[in-house]
Amino acid sequence: MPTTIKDVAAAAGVSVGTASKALNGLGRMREDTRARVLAAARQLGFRPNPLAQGLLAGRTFTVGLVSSDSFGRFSIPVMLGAEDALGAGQISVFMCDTRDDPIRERHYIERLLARRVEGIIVTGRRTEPRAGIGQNLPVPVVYAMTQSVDERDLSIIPDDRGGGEQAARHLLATGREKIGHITGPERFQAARLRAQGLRDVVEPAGEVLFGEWSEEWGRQGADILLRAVPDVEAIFCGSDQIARGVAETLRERGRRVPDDVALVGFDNWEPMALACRPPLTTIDMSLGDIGRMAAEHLLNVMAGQPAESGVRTVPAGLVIRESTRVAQLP
Amino acid sequence: MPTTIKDVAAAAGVSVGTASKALNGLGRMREDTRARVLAAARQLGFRPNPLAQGLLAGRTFTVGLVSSDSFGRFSIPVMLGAEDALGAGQISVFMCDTRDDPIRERHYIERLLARRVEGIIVTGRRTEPRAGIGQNLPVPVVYAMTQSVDERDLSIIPDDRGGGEQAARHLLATGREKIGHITGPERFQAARLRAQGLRDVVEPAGEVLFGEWSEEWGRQGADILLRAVPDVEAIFCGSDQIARGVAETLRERGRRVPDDVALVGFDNWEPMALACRPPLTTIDMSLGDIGRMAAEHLLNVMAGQPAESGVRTVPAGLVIRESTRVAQLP
DNA sequence: CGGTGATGAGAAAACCTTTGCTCAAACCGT
DNA sequence: ACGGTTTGAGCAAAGGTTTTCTCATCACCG
Repeated sequence: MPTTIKDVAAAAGVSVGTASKALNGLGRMREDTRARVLAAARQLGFRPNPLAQGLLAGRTFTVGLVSSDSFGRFSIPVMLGAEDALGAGQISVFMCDTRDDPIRERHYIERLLARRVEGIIVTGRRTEPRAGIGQNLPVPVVYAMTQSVDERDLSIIPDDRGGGEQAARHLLATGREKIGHITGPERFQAARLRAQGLRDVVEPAGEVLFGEWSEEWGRQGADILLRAVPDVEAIFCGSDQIARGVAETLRERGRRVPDDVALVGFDNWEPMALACRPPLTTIDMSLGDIGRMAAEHLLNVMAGQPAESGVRTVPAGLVIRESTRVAQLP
Repeated sequence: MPTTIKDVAAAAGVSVGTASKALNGLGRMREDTRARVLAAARQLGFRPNPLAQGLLAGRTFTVGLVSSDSFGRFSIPVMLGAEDALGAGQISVFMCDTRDDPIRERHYIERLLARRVEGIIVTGRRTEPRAGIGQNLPVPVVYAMTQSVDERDLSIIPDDRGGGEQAARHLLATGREKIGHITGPERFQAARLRAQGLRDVVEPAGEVLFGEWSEEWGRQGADILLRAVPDVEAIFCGSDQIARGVAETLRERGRRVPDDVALVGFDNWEPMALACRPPLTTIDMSLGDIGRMAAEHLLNVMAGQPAESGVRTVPAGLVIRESTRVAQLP
């Protein structure tokens, strides 16, 4: 059995109340009494029981993290950012994965509430709006890298539109003006917003090609685009995977990257972006920042500030690699 | 404030003790009394406070999961498997990421112990042996997808050698006998064991090529191997990334996969294996099973069984795709 | 009618920690 | 020397739940 404060008090020859005060630096007592208690605690390896502390304080210093993404490629960095911010505040994180199943989700939420978590972060695979986990929950909730359809909730998502803009600006700045766009399914808000960001800056060359989030589609899409716009100077892709497919087709068709056609991806998924030939310039969604921001909001509400609501976007970053190198002068 | 059992008791007009018994189906009482309590509990949305329950029972129903991998590609599936097994037992999981920093790790272990977790799972990026987190901890510890150098600890890792064997057998069974091997750095136990598994079944064609865990190395390695063994019939790769690089070089050199050269990868990392041209036959390390097994061991020890020690391997699986299709008859 | 047993429900202790209150002793000033 | 103040430390309650023990009531039997 772990040592309790009672053991410490007995070893130091004081009452438990005094021991508690000594350990917490409270109350007034002689220095040697305090020292005696501290020494006893150290020697016995005393650790206060957080259950008892939590019971008394009505707090648990825990939050729940619910992922509908099996903690995949997108929610992991979010989770790490959140854990970062929370861990610094001595808050521990309960992890749940819903496997995208509403029943499981409900179940986990119940479990978290039963455990008296002080807040819940919901993360997802993509930023698509989803049904919220409910209003009137006894704790604050924040959606990170996913978006609640209920606008009373707070959702923190990447700035897809701004990311599209940045990609376009970078391509313009490096001297490319005929810019094609190959991206994921149009039903995804992220795909639409990225395309919109591009359009905000420059009229795309040819149709915007909506398809799948896959390399295979990147290969196909590149062929379609090359046929429609043979003199295309750059291609902005909706994901790094698509970009890789595009890069392959370009190489096979004898177009050099970046000399003939420049390429920008999206996600900064390093195993993809770095293995691409050439390494891929891409947009980084700052997922860690999203997680951190979600956690900070939770901490603020837990500290008594009013809950916010609506949708917040986190600026994306541009990661420059070979695929947009400025063409060599002849 | 959440409703307590006291509220329920008051609403039902009984004492808290009676209410507790009614809710837990214990003690003897009139049916209508029990019904009255249950109704009151339901109506008030009563949830027992797990802190109070845990305090009394001396249990917390939590375990800690410590990753030195930033919860990357390998430790995530392990984690999901573990959560699966634990969640079924009403155990919740505290998540910590050490960023591979021993100081942080120490810190997190302390925190978990202070929270009175009932067990700890340590996961890692690769199965390389690492220093344990310490003996004489007050709770059972199990290493999953990583290996403690201390053989008093229990480590659960994939069967790299068996995976190598399976790859080799599959290639032999599909009619390939000249089998080359391109893999990661020799300093990795995983790389050595996979090569050993291959050798257990068939003498490799040419040198075993140790290099990096990257596509780039796969491309280079393939060129080296083709020069050394021009009539190679199959290549077993130490990772799916390497295999992808190999596939690219083969295509560029005019060797068809699988007709001229068959290809087997390792990891079953789906974004890689599926995007490969052609889709990659590969070895799946059953990471989920590793996590599940680790969790089950923890549950057993928590239930009073003696702790085991040593290294356990979990059988790998063969996932068959296009890259090893049997060559068409002429 | 007195005694016995069964039945139903309450009282209280226990888990561990924190904290406000009380109390005794020592010390100060007049 | 005495009243008042400061200092040091203990007591006890609180937090929510479970569990053991006790007690009261009632029916039944002799």
